[in-house]
Amino acid sequence: MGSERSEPGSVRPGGRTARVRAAVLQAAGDALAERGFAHLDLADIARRAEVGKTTVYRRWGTVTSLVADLLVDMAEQSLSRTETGSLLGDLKANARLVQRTLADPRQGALFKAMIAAATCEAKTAEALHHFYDIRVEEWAHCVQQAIDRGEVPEDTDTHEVIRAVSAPLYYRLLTSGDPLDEDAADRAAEAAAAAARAGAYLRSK
Amino acid sequence: MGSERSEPGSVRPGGRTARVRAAVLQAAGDALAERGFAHLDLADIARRAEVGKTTVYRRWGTVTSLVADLLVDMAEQSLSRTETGSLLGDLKANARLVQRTLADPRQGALFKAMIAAATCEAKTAEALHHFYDIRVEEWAHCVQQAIDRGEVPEDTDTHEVIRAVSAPLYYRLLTSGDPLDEDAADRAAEAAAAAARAGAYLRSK
DNA sequence: CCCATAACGGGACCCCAGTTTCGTTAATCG
DNA sequence: CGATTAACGAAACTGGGGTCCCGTTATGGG
Repeated sequence: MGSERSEPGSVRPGGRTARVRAAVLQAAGDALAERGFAHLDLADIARRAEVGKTTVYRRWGTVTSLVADLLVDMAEQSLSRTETGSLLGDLKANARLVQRTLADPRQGALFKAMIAAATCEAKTAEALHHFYDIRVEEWAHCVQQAIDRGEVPEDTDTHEVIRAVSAPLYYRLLTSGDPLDEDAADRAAEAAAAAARAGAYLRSK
Repeated sequence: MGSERSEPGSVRPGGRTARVRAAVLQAAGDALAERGFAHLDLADIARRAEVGKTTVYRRWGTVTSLVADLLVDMAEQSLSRTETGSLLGDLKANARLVQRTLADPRQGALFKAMIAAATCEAKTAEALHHFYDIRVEEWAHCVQQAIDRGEVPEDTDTHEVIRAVSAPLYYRLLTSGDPLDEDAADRAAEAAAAAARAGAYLRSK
């Protein structure tokens, strides 16, 4: 009495428990990608993962919190970052990476579904924000290098430049039916670079 | 036999039927805004609209197709467009309009929910795309005027410039917890204007 | 003004997502 | 290696979201 009930998997996270988590997250990603966020039930995920339905309900409970866990998992696996020596080159590399990810049928659907899930619950939204914070943070360095090289003004908000590259690609993914091609990626990078050089992303208003 | 079953409301769209549609769409907007897209059932909407549950299921059937209809309804009501005489001024006006809409608790939640719904079904996605096509088309004129004034290069893709203004605002709404303030709107407008002047949105690749 | 019928609405029904129960398996510690 | 118990999983159960049936209302045409 009075003792806090800890989350399942926190006391014995090894062996079987870890295997179950991996299988369920894998199945959740598959289901999310091919069926979409709306018509998705945990029973189906349990079936795919060859795991007891009870287990899924006990450990995650709702679709949104399962997606939140999936996001935590994805945030942990970092992607490599290329360096080309110029701001435009680096931003293009970033834009191409984002574009390829979103254009891929499975990954694209997965990201759409995760964004949808994040609009439905605060916890999931937080996980999504954290995911993007990490990605943005990683790439912000290349903007800092551009500042050091004198390519862009001194107190440019480095994070904001990186976000400016992704924004049009996500906007197109969500609000238009047009395909996400390499031209779109290059245009996003060029626009962000041009705006950054012109001082549109200065920290001081 | 062989006769097509027509959608309810298409043969007798007047009087009661129109009243029911209006009440249901109103209720759907309210429910979407305050409860979110995920935990939303048509029975609850019927209750709010003081309409028979059967009616809602017969005419719309699923949450996503109800959202699609809501989008058609919203696309019909056009918003006024200001003209300031300069590209930056017009883009700022547009950015502020989008920012105020998304920052408003009810409207913001509604837009999030509609985007989420659009990721779940093709029909709804189409309705959403159409909605934005109309909005973008309306504001594209002010970019054309900027071209005529010689502010931006000749074959600038006018629609793309307008989308570039909205993109960062939507991106922030969905992927970050930061508030959508006027600074964000101004920055979006300035970035788009700077990139447009620099020729980042030329039609010819 | 009146008729044919499109569309609405109440209520019974049913299926399955989500819960509860309890027995089984295997992770961790000594 | 053996005891303890966290975590899993099969099966029975339940409640509410979604469907069906059929009577009622009121629209639009003649």
